[in-house]
Amino acid sequence: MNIPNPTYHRILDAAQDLIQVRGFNAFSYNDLSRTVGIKTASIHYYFPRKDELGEALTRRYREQFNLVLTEISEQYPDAPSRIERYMEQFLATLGEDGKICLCGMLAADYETLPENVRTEIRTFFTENEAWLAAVLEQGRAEGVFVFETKARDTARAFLSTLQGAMLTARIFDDKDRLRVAAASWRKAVLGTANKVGKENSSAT
Amino acid sequence: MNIPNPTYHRILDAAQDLIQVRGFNAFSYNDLSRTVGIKTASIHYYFPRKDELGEALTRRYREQFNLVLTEISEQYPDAPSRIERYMEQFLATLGEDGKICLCGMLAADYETLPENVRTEIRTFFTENEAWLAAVLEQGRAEGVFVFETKARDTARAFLSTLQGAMLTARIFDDKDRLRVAAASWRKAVLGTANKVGKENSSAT
DNA sequence: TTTAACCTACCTACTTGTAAATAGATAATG
DNA sequence: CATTATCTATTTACAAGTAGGTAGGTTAAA
Repeated sequence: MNIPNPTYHRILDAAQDLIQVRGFNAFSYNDLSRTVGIKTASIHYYFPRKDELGEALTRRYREQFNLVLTEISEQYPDAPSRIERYMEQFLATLGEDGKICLCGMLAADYETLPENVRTEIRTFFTENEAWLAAVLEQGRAEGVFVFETKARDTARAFLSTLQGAMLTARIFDDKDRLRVAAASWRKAVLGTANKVGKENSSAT
Repeated sequence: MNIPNPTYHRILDAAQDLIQVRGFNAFSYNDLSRTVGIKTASIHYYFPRKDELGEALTRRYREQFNLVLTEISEQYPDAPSRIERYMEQFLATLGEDGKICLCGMLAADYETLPENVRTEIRTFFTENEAWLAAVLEQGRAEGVFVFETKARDTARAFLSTLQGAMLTARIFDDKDRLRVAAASWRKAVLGTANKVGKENSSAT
């Protein structure tokens, strides 16, 4: 199997969709079989065991997410825009029906997952927190953000807010809950210097 | 079956433990059977279908949580202490090995759940948000909290932060992540008027 | 003619759920 | 008081479906 094999990625795509909606323990090779259009045995050909699928998927997600982070850093020089775009990335996920962040979902399933998948999930959070902390620190240096705690801790709190808000936004079928949580956070945690900009509230 | 039947509640207790750790789709009547010490058929005697178990459990959790909220309101008159105690309630849950908030977990499983359970979960969040909003508003009126957004939105954002922080605190096996996320809010959202007190940071 | 990609057929274990039987306690009746 | 009936909690036995996974075969292209 050469790695850019289309089927390989179609399986991962299908698995990602299912997990982001239903979680790791509520989808089966049978589900994949139907959406991808090949038999379950063929899926085992690519991913012999379910946890190998989980590992490959989480790694791909993490790597793709890092690409997005790099892209944001390249396209948006100022810290507030970077935070704004970061939030919108999650908002876009929420836009796809009933989906939340893959790693947010897997964080909930964490105790049932094999160690190789767990490691990937932790890495996802660590990397995201590091990127966010850097942006927050940048904003503080530029005088545009004001917060007292360590940038690392503020970054963690912000990511937690987004992950939690995705959950509640979904159960209330109200994307504004994510937007508003992020806005609430900016106004408060990122303090006085509120130059975040045009307040795109296409509210409910 | 008279309702305060001990077995009835032992089943709910076991189910709650399992769900808070593993989620709704990763536990079975067989698991319950082993921990409660009766056969699966006997569990069906109390809860004919799994979603009836889910509904009864979520309702009980919600009602017990409301009792705690009332108790906090009775024992702590000032808003900052109430917020503090509220946070500590989640911290206590996290203290029980690998557990997160039942309704936080079920929010992740939401798309796979029957409507009767979904309704209970939404009610849990609505009730908690209302209680928090009232406390925040109280604090603002007393001049001890400072925040710009609507109390309702701030309450939602805060609860999202706690739920999200429980997830990350668990995967990193670091309860301080929850403490610190909450502290981040206090310092900022609860703004300038930072009289919350002794800063219990038994940090990592 | 080897090999990548896929299939059929199958296995074992586990899932939720039902039906019928049973043991023990409680109550009713002669 | 002895017996009969009733009720509650539980069991055994089983059904029907699904889970993850394996063995071995087919096909088409390099």
